[in-house]
Amino acid sequence: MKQGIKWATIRDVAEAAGVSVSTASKALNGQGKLREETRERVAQAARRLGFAPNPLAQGLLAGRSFTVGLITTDSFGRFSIPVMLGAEDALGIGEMSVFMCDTRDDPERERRYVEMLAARRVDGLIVTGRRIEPRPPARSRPGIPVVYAMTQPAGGGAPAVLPDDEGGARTAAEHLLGIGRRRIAHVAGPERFLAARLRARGFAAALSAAGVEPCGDIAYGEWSEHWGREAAGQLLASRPDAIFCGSDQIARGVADTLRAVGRRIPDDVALVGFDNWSPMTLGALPPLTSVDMCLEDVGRVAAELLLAAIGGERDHDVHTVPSRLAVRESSGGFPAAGDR
Amino acid sequence: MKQGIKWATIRDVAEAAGVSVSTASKALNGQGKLREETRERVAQAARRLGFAPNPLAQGLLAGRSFTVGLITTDSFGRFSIPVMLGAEDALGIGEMSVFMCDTRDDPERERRYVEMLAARRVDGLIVTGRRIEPRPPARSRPGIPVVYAMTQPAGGGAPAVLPDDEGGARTAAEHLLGIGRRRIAHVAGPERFLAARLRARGFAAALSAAGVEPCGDIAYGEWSEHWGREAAGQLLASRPDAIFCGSDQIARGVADTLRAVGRRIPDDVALVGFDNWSPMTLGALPPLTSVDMCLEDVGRVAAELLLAAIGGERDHDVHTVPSRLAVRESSGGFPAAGDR
DNA sequence: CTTATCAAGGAATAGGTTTTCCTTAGCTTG
DNA sequence: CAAGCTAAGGAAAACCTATTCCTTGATAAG
Repeated sequence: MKQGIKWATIRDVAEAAGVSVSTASKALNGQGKLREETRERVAQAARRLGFAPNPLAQGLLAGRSFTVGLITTDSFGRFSIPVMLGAEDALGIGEMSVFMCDTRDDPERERRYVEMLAARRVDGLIVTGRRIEPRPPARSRPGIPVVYAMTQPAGGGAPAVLPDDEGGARTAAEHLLGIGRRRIAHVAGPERFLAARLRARGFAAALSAAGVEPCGDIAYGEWSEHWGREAAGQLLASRPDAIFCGSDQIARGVADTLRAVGRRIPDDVALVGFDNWSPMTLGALPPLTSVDMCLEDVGRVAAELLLAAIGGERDHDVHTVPSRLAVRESSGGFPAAGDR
Repeated sequence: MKQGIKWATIRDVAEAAGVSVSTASKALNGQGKLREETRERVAQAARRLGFAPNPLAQGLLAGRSFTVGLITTDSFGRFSIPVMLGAEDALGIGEMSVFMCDTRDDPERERRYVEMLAARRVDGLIVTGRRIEPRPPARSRPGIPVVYAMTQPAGGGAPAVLPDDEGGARTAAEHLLGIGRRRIAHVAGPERFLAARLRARGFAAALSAAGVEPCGDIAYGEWSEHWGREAAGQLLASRPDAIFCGSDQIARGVADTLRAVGRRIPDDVALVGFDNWSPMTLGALPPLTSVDMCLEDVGRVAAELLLAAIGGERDHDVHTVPSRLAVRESSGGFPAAGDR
């Protein structure tokens, strides 16, 4: 059962370099007082033998494992993935490794994963999900720092990093105002989602700040294309010259209906979506202006917070990562750089 | 720096149970000859102290870590994700943990990841990607088993698990034949992709087996909606009554054009896509019949193969996982179960 | 000349677990 | 009663590294 690969140990290196184990260790880690020539000799031996320190031994000694657990409730879906990539990025290749755990929204699975990760002595946990709503906190062993990304723990007690739904919506609305539209409608997602309400609030705030009345009531519904098609049909009577949608999928549905009744985008109606999900925005006709929540930044910030927490800093705040607007033809912009 | 959580060690358990460390170990692992009463006493002490064996120490001793590395070249995109989930599933929560590594298609990153994973003493590697094309083999330390999923190593030498592009396409074509269509066209992806060529081949084979001529030449292009719209325009002259598309995105483009010129789906033209990517298939108007490559199964099989390889079995074959057809309204089916 | 200082490197220990080998006492068998 | 066996459990080694403390010369200071 014991695997057959024979690794060079530091003992082998020491022997090859004609020094003691402790000297070899010091040479490789830049510690202690050694002659430069000795260091070099050890380094050469290490290189020659392909030596790499055994992280299990290092971890055993250090009392930590230089790993973090990344838990998603979301089956690594559209929202967790960018978060995850950003986090992985910030954690670096050599430094911290990432254990991947997908709870499939099952509390029992989550419990077992958290326990397993604790047993593996992870240095910290990142919990991410699909919804920014407060969720029951992950019950990890006390002492293991946890950071939430794209979600937040009910009752606080741990730092959380959220996208700026409200700010993103405000930016979108300001953009539409900026290109001269005054009859702007908002087709929103389901009202039970905090994200949908925040986006609606940002939208309303921007219009109100400009002294512009929204075109019609805010229409809450679903996140789907189907809802977009339906809502657009209802909206047509009020003759909007711009529609801000709560998601790219909604926006695609809206575009479908507009095209079907002969309204041109963006000339008659400018359109802005939310999520900047490229399969949706780039495939749309015309390509869709959309709010990008910069989820990779969310992940990156979460990872940085986690590293800080592992380093001993205390922080229980909710952090917000600014969104940005990717302007494309559906609101009169040129093709965004980087799109193909 | 040393983390502050104090874990119960087996020494603590032994002390609490009034036995030696070795006895405690044997009791917990069901080894050796011990009185049942002693075993129970140790187990109780362990439970009371919340003892969990330190995997670092276990791994150090066993020379393996009970972890596997999952490498994707694909930023965990649409194709790697399901593969990954299937693999994670097969590896189980308690048994094997998964290190997540995203190379972003950068060979240098891949090299560093593989090295890091080897240093961490992973028991095996799963390499996955976005394209089924043969790729340069991952240069891992000899002795660490590797399984490829959704891709294959040039020159073989390691097992690979691939979706059945050809079979899936055949099934799709047979379905269209089965609902009585005879003028069936195929809008394919880029010819440089092996997957596109295999799908075209499966399509042609099914028609030929039924003695039906394809409607027009196979149109290679891109995977995009844009290409679908364009190709459909060119195709209209030959008046197809069914179109099989190389991807769901292509199919949506095709549907756009068909709708624009007043052809009804599926009454005038039946439509089948490929990938069964729900945001595309379910949002489409009407919902899109599509070939599902069962990528979770690909991942699952890959993980099972890896476990077998870790257990010492040798296997260098290419395995194919059957696809299945999700029938929806675009080819006259009823809404598929499980769709919402 | 003696003592303190310093450079260079070695010995030992800790970290937690599993496994192999050893010890002890009680029992059986002849 | 002696010899051998068994049940039950203990001692120690092994896994590999980093660190703390110690040793050994040599040199500088007094």
